[in-house]
Amino acid sequence: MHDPKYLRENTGLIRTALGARGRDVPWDAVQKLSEERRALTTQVEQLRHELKKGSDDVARRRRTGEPTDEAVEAMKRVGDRIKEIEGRLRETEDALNDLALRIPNLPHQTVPQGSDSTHNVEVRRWGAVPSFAAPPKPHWEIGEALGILDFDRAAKIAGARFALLRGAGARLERALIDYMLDLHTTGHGYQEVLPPVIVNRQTMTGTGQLPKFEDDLFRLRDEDWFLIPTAEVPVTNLHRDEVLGEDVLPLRYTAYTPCFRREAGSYGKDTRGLIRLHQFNKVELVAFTTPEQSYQELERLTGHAEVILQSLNLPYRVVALCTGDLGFSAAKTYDIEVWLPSQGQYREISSCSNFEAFQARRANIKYRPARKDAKPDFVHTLNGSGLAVGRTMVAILEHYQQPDGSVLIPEALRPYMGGKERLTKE
RNA sequence: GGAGAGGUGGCCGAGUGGCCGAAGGCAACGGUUUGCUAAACCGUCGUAGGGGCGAAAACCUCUACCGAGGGUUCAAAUCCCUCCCUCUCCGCCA
Repeated sequence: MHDPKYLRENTGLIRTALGARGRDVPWDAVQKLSEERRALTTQVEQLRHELKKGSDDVARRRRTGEPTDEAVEAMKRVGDRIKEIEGRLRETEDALNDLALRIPNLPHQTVPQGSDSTHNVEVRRWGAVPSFAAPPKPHWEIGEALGILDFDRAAKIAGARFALLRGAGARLERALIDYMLDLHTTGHGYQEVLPPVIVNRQTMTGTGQLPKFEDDLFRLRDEDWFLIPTAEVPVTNLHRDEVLGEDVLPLRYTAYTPCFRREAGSYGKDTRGLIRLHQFNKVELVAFTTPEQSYQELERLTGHAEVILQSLNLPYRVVALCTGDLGFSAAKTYDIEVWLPSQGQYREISSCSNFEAFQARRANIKYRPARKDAKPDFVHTLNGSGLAVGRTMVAILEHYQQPDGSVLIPEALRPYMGGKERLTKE
């Protein structure tokens, strides 16, 4: 959400800066409602002032024994008038609020211009793309042959886009979660949290999933509750309606959660395998910083996600999303893409974003600057996957596949696999 | 699920219709005192919106906010209703 005052006074500027990303926004209505709101607010406040004074006068008359009937009658009329204008004000505010919550964040100056993902800019590459003697198999073939992946039974239990892990596959998933959490807590200074994966509407609104993207979420039937699409949602909202001391910033959390996505509109994409599921596991990194620190923090946080891939020896590249590919709430995003041998291309395995004050304003998360005369200000929030666990499993299966059908376990994970060095048929 | 208690400023806590944005205390900040620390004393000490008023800050002023939303009343932290949350007891379940 944008600063309401800035939005009112600079509607045109925001509109221009958003370009194509703001084409759904009814800008004229935003402008009109903004101004209407201010006008009605002024009116109501003046009338309330009148009412206050009048009521004090009634009290004074009662004490001195003067007649009050006339003053009471007059204040009755003022009260009626206030109610009427308040009604209009509320309608205006509701309408404006609903629109304002659907305006995307402004891109940072360093975000490359572009209309879609083809204009994203590769920032760096790490690791060598491997070559295989025979064409590398896709992970689902490897996993099913080993007996560690079972999509048929997952479909029976739940439906399409679900997976069942078995034996060493289940263990590997758990090992990855443990490994990532350990690295981020012990190595990178994040505090681990294990949040609820069901959240309320206000929480979903705080991070920007609602009101615009309700169709992408699973919603519970009898309550106004939603399944989280990412740990970003509960973890960022940890500090909703709080004022943090500057001394606790930057605040860094890591969380493992399952994530749930309806994947509406992605029919036909990645229908096989673990790439795109309704339920998947992710280890998330979340940070709260001062406005001055947030871009430095974005680089750090992205680096923390990269370390996981490096330590697993999986080649990847980092891509800066262009203005047209940027998510709704983000001011700047780096995607980390891992090389998938069977597809012969880099695929997203992490997305690291700085939201600046966009989420903080929605969720009312502030900090009190150390400077004594400074007023509380909104923090900047950031988050990134560190990493998507299922997709890491995909990369491992494909990269470490052997001609005999077995899969080597990356050395870093072996302590988490009871010393096991290789996945073999179960 | 049943019965009861409660939600007030950063924290504790008073306040059952007007003089209450809210006593008092703690914490914090500035100062006096002090060899230093502590204590004592004085002062400051919420957030948001509108206006004065501009590029902005500061300042002044008005309005709102005592869990949320409605209602009663000339006037609501205070009375009524609904909802949310916390706590205690009972039941049930993991």
